[in-house]
Amino acid sequence: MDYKDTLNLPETAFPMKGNLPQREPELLKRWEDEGLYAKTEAAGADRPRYLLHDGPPYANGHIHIGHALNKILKDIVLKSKRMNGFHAPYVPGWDCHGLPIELQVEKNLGSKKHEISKLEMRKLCREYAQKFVAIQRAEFERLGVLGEWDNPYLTLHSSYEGIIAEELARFAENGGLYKGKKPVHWCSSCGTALAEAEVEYADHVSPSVFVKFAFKEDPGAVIPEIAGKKASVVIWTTTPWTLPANLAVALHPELDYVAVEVNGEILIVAEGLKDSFLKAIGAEGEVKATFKATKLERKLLRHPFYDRDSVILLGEHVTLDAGTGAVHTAPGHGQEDYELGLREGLEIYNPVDNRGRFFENIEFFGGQFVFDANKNVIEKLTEVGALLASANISHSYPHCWRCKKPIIFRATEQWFISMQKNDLRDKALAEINNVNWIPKWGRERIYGMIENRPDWCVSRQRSWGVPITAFYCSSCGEVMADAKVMHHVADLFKEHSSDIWYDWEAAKFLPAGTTCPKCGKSEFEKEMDILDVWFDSGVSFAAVCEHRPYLGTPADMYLEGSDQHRGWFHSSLLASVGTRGKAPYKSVLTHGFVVDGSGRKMSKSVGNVVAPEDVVKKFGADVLRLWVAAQDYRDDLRISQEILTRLSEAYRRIRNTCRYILGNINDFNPATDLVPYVELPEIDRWALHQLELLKEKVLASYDECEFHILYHAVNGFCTVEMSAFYLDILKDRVYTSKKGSKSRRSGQTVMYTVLDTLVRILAPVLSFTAEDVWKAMPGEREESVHLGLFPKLQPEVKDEALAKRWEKIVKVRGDVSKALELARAAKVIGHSLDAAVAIKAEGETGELLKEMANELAGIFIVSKAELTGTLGDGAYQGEEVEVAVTAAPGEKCERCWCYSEELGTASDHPTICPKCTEAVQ
RNA sequence: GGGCCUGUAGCUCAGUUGGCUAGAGCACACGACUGAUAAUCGUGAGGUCGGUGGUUCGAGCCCACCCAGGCCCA
Repeated sequence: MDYKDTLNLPETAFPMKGNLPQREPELLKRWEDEGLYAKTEAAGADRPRYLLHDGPPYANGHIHIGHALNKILKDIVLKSKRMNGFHAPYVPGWDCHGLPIELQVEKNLGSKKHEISKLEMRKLCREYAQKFVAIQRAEFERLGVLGEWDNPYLTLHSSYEGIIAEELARFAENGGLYKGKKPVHWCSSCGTALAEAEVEYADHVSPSVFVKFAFKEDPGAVIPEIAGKKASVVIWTTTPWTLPANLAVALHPELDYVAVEVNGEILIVAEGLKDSFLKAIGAEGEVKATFKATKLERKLLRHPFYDRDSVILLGEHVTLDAGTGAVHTAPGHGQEDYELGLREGLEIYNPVDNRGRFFENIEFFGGQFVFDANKNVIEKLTEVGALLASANISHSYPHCWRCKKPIIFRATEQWFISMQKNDLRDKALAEINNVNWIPKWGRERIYGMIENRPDWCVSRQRSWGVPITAFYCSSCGEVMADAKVMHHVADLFKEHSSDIWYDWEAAKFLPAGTTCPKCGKSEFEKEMDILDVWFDSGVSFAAVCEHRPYLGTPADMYLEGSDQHRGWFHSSLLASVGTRGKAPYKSVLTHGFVVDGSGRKMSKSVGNVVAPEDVVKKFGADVLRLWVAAQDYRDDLRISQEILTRLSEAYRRIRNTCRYILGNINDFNPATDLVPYVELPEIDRWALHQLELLKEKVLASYDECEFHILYHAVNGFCTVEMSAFYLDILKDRVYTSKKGSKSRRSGQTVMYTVLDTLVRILAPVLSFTAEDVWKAMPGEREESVHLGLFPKLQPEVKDEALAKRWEKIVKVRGDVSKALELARAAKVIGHSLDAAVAIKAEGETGELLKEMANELAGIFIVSKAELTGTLGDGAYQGEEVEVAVTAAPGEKCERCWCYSEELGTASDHPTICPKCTEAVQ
């Protein structure tokens, strides 16, 4: 007789292989058909809200692995909050304006770009952005991210654009918005400002000059060694044409400077550059004094050819890389010069027009093109005796990407949001301290940035964005940024989109009878600058959280990559504090960047880019999600074939544990078959104790957003506690006992409980697989695991005394395993059931084993286990006990495969043991 | 060059306020089973805790410097 059919072997339709790349899209389709997200929203109606506000990715190109990481992390947070009893809506968004899209559209247009109007250009940009919104939306959804995908927020929506303009109006209203000057990359040939992305660097030959700036008054008071002598500070520059705009000379506050006597006059340069300087001017000199630059702070020099002063200032940006350690400073022509100028209150002076020519009123050089003026400046320097040396040098220099001509740095009129006005900086810093930064160092990072940043330049000279809704008087040029008018324009944008700015006449935006406050005329022109896109996304708290009635501010969490300390976290903070006086978020979680297997950043040229699409195709989204959960996201996250292979193996282990349990509980009905806790055997209670520990750990790690802890905990639980111990031991009981017997139902009760817990705690991570397991489980339950809740903690199920006893038993089992392995190597046994073990144990361990004597064979999965006082030679000395292994006596029961000396107690079943006989009768 | 951060077995991670021979899972090797079977079980090997100095009775943990890497600036 074949007794196999009398056993309760596992049976399930749940496949061993996930086949995720095919299975997942089926689930997605079902979720969509059933309206799963809407159901989670409905389920949350009466629950407290947890709002994670989505930072908008840029609507350009396909998603990359960093996007996938970010969205999956958000999804894990949101799903865990929902299962924790919160209403957690998720409105995804996209950042749709800005230069990269505009440039791409221009590129696609080719030569036609000059033929189309701004309005047409904007239409193309709009279409371009919407195309990629659709693409990215599909790619995000494929990852299993649940949200309001059919109603996302887009910064190009009319309502959103209107709110952008409205928020700008608020800044105009409170005085935070002002117009000022700032140097930008400027192409004189194209007559336009260039963004960083439009600048190319190439070699260029420039004249380099060493120029003397004589002291206005004898510096002998602070450097007595040179009292009474003619003295100068020497600067070096490769842009002589910027000398007419010179207002200062910068020295490094911590460097040593020397006064060198050359041909009877004193020249001051940095000590570290003295030798190279003397060589460059072909002279010899004698050091008369050495001193710190601080001695000269605020001393006045004379401009070499204009009748004005140039002040000595201290700046950390001064280096010893080249030159003299004294830096010619023209705040209108350089970034560092500008910042120093701002700090020190210098004028942001720019004497150059749109075409790169000096204004007519500039003495000596009026009307000259700056690059042509170089030689005239040098001539002038020679004439006044200020030139020490000049030479041509070739160096890397910025060029216009369009016309390929060298560009200049030139201060132009720009719109700013003041960090000073309304105490924006101080308030923002104070608000930073009210936010929970995860990890903690996020606070230091953003604090340092806000503390030091200059005013926020919000204007851009481009087409694809929301206009700065200001006007200029056509007669006198007076700028008019009137809050009332701006609010009115914002309302018009909400209705008609900001395109109308490019369509309508200025008068149509202005109340009848508007006159210039300065000259009284009534003709106006529109400002044609647009807003920085960081302003667009920065006001999302208003355009999304405040705007949608089911959301609100402040958000509970913003969750983005660590680069957003300077990006979205930053702009959102300033926009919200500047108009609402408070931070838009309660907590900010940042994650690192995805790097390759050896910790290098991904780049196309290196060829180490991992695309989410490829991972999903090869392994499935759940494996990618498991990767997100397994990595400690506070650091950079590594990804490689090996890592993914490891992960998919871990996935298989978790999946198989679920499948095995499903197979064993296919005849189990929790409504009728659950065995009460107090009636469970000890090992079953041990399993529930372990499960309780797992729950504690996992629920805590969800609360702390430390998902990698959870991954390791679940993985370890499936492997160590379940597969290798409890489930292995349980096999005999569930396979060989009578189907409806209490001992079998006990085991099933535990397995069912374990699986019910596992599937819930895994659902936020393995969203697809958990759903499949959920559907395959017996019992009444919600239609989707994503509508279920986390299991409640049940501290009453914990039994520390029991756990302690079993900790010892596990150790003893380890000794037995080792002994069995030796016997196996010696060919005494094959399967552990071939063995009989004799154990000698002392003290407490001995007492414990004695109490459990009847269960030991089952626990060790051997046919016979006995306790003994003496063991012969060759016994294995373990850490806890001594073990002797022999071939089990008797014969192998055909049914349970245990060896028994009592085979065939029933005449109709001659080949099976008494226990099995009872089970089959 | 500056700000913030990271560096523990091949991989992913633990390692409480400094205190046993630095742990786990996976991978690997060997073995067993063939009633979880493209599974499962057992055993084993594998680490100068990035490096160098220092503080200490004692350092993976604290300090300094260096190296490698990441993000953001310049």
